[in-house]
Amino acid sequence: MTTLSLSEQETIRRNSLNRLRELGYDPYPAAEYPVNALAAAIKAGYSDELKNFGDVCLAGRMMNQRIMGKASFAELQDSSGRIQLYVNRDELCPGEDKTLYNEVFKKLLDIGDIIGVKGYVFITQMGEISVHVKELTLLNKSLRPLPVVKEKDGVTYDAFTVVEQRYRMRYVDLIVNPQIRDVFVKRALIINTMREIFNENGYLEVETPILQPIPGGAAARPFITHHNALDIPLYLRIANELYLKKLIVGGFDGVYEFGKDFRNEGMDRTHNPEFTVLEIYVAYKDYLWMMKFTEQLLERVALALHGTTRVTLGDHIIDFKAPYPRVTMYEAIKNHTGYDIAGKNEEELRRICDTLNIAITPEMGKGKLIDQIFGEKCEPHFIQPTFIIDYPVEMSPLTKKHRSNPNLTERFELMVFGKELANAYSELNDPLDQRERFEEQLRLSEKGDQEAMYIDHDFLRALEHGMPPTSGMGIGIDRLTMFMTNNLSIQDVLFFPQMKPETRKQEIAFHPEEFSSLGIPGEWIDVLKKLGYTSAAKLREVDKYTRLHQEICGYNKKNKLGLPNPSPEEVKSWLSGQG
RNA sequence: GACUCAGUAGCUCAGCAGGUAGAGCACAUCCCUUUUAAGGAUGGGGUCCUGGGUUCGAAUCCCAGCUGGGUCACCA
Repeated sequence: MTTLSLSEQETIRRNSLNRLRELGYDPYPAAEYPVNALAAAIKAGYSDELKNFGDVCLAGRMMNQRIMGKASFAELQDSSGRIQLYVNRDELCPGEDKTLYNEVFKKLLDIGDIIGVKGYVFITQMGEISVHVKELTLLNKSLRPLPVVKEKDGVTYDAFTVVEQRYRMRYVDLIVNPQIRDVFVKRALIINTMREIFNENGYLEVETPILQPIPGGAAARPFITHHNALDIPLYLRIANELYLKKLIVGGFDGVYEFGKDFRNEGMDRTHNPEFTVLEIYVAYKDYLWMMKFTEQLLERVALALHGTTRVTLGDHIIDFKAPYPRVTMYEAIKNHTGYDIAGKNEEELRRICDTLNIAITPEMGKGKLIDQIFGEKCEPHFIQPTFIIDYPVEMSPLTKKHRSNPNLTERFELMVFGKELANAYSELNDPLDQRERFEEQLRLSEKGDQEAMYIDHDFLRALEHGMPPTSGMGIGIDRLTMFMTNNLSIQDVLFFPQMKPETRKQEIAFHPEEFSSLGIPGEWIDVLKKLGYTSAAKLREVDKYTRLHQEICGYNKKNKLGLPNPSPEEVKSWLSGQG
């Protein structure tokens, strides 16, 4: 195996690995390691009077090493945080053989190695709670150097910051940037809190298909795949809605699902092709009930995370304290544009859009036009949680018509920080009305709207069996996590955001014997390799031997190799293979 | 998709009227023998993103591409 493609530090670590094996230390031991303490618990609970933690065993990654002769300090980082280790040569190695300290600990261990230690807790002269190490075990040798991030008095030095690297190598990001871990701990807490509330109410957590023959429940462009055995196209779901409503038809009073949806659309700082959504459907409720439920849900999530309903987000403080103001869509548009769009037809709406300088396209129907006005002129204004209610029927093909106005639907979206956070309605359960709405979608599709919904005949059949009056609601979990953790980019709340595939430089096989058989001396083979002549075939592509001669002599000089230069004739003979 | 900024050592970055690639940390060797981001000394380490072009000479200037960030557009 050639190690030429490795960096110096990687080579050194591999050499250390081999040396450890020679000395009889298994760099990758199989046995369980009996951890009985965490760094954070020790730091929080140690008392110098009690001398507790007298026999601890902990494991983690060594993040720093300060060797001072026969006594050294190191930092151990486990899942809870960091703690200092004190390692003394004669205590680690009570007998004559000091190899474990002198060679293994001081030389063969590196930053990033995973070790286990046993010992007792004490406080150093500098006043730092530390573990006095009596036993040290290597649990995993790390072969790549870790970015070394240092921190003092809240100032971070040499941070690992390159965003691309952080997303592509999230494992490294998590090791060296501990605050990143918090975001994901909070993300889990958000989901757990919501689940707790749903379960308290007796709603059932369910799972519905991700692979769907018809991608329904939303207006979006799907990913398409193919099932070989059935020989049919299948779509990755864009929403859970229709399947969950079929379960309400089936007799459940409340069902919810945390699931991934997939949309084949643009990617930016607020959109990832796959994202997590919570959808919940509750029978015998309406959208008014759902508004109350939603505001209580969010209030409780904020309290669980922050102990307060007030959450910092960018330059704002968002207060999730219920209740939230309710503004109808028409009011919102009237307030922010001056136009009352109630009762306006498509042509009139187009003129309003033109006046307001809103970009529109011919295939946009009435619903899309109104959505466009709202999105452009109103949405950004709703920073504090606000329910926008009563959407035009054209925008909401799965929503029940408003009880007091047939042109509107019983729908709300919750706006926070100028963005949609939740979307809910009194679900349409009139199967004949639903059929007409689907047919209207079909007309939009024929007009060129690529996001118009497909007709789902099984869903219609289910509705024909009868669905109780139901309210449903969806929340984007990624977006909620962004809002609750003060991150403005979705990539910061996903462990592995979608990225373009990394192009790997391919490792080139190198066969020195190809060159020696041409009569090329060993010292020049290395030079040729460095210059990019990685095979005899590449060497044959050289048209002028004089050029190659100059190249290798130049390399010799530049790198001060001190080799006696070959004559041009010798180089010529290499190329002709006559050497 | 458009515009814009960036890509140099393991990490963070400097270098750019075109003239031998630099610093700090990390790494190695030695000294020190209880340190607090950093004890001291010495040293090794680079396809300056890739490919073309201009030039005697390109990390630097020009063109194209790749990757990423930002803004905008598109998008429940």
